[in-house]
Parts: sequence; C-alpha cells; structure tokens
Amino acid sequence: MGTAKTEIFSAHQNEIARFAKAFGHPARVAIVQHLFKTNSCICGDLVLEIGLAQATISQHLKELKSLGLIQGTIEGTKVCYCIDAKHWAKMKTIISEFIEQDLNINHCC
Amino acid sequence: MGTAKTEIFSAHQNEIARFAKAFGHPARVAIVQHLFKTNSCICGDLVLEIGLAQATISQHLKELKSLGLIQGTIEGTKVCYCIDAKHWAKMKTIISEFIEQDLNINHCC
DNA sequence: TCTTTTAATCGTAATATTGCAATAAATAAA
DNA sequence: TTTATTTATTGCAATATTACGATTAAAAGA
Repeated sequence: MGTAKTEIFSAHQNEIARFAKAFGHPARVAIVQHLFKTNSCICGDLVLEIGLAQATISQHLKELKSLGLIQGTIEGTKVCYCIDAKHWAKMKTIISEFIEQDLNINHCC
Repeated sequence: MGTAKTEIFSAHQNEIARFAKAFGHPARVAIVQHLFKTNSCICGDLVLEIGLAQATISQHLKELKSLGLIQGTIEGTKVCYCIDAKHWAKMKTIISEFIEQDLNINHCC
C-alpha cells in the first residue's frame, strides 16, 4: 500500500494523473510560472525567487524535467532551465481535453 | 517536513496546485471520466467500474467532493454523485489559464 | 593549482497518500 | 422488528512526498 495501483488504469488515465501530479505542488507551479515569465532561467534565480532550499528546488526541477516539461542546459557552472515547448504542448493537449469535457444536458442531482 | 510549505506561495499558486493534485491519481481521473460519461452515478458503480475497494473509492470521492468538483445526493441507501458544474467551470478557468500560457519568442536554450 | 561558484545527489526526518479490512450508520425491504 | 443493502468512517500498514543539511561534482576564475 501507499503505492497507487496504476496497473488497473489505462495508459491515458495514468498519463493525465502524472502530468496533473507535476503541478500538484505550489513550488512546481511557481517554477513553471517563473520560467514562462523570463523564458529562461538559471536555477539559482529560483532559489531566491522561491523561498526553498537549493536541494529542494533541484528536486522539484528534476521532477518537471523527468516529465519533459522543462529542459536544462549547462552553461558553465550554471544550468539554464526553460520550458520544453514540444512536451508542454503535448501535456496541454492531454490535460485540456480532460478538463474541458462537456456535461450532458440532463442532470440527475 | 513532508509538509508542503504552502505559506510561502500565493493563494493562486496554491489553488492551482490543489486542483492539479486532485487529478494526480488515476482513480480520481477515472471517477471524473465516468461521471462525465454517465452524467450521474452511484458509488457502487464506481467500485465495479474501477477495481479498488469500496473504502478506497469512498476516500477518493471525498477528496473530489472537498474541492467541490463533484457533488453527492443521498438517494435511499445509495448516493448519487455527479460533476458540480459551477465548481468544475471555476477549476477549468484556473487550470486552463495556467497551462495555456504562451512562450515568448526568444529562447535561450 | 587552489579557490569559488553553482547545481546535483545522498541521507535522513517528518508528514502525506494510498489501500483495505473491519465496523458503523442509515435507509429499504421483508 | 429483523435483515439486507449501500456508503462513510476508523484504524492501520506500506509507500511516497517534501524538505533540508551535508557532501559531491564540475567548471570558472584567481
């Protein structure tokens, strides 16, 4: 237990959940917002911008990176992070389709 | 630790994260999809539809209900769950605005 | 080379989440 | 009233997540 029973759900359902989970923490929301705002960013910026320890930010960045939502390029001793447009668009399609479902006309309750 | 430091983030960032988190588990994704498909539903249906124990489904329903995304009406010994159109629309606006941000033209990496 | 800067990783503690059996609660049906 | 039927709640175990200090790794600069 403690583990989600992913095997009983469809690949699509799991994919929606994985993307949604990525945004399920305010730090990751803030990171993404900051990357959109500046369109390029070094990690140190984020540590100052957001009030979490460097190790914690690095961990959140790793999660976003593992989903392909952001991408990091090494620039000397710094790492330049930015949104990965291609994967972001894919996520956008999948999540939008899910949340923009229309209700049928007839309600029961 | 183990607790997210919500206090250092804006109300808006926390709200995005809370909604996203609700869809961060495939069971809740499946529940929502089923409610949209049938537009009304009893809990027992969900236990059969999804392969989780009754107690587990009840717990997931509670989480969705606490965010106002779904609503339950008691019908005898059964409970009729459905999407709460008003709150769903609010969530849709908030999440859409977040994921549909546009990238600036200039990329650094 | 030695030091500084920057980010990743490791180790660990605290809390949250997931899942389910058992039980309770509430209504319907016999 | 007694017995289903159905869902919520409780209690617990297992795993995941969050956070951070300490350390490591890698490159830049003195």
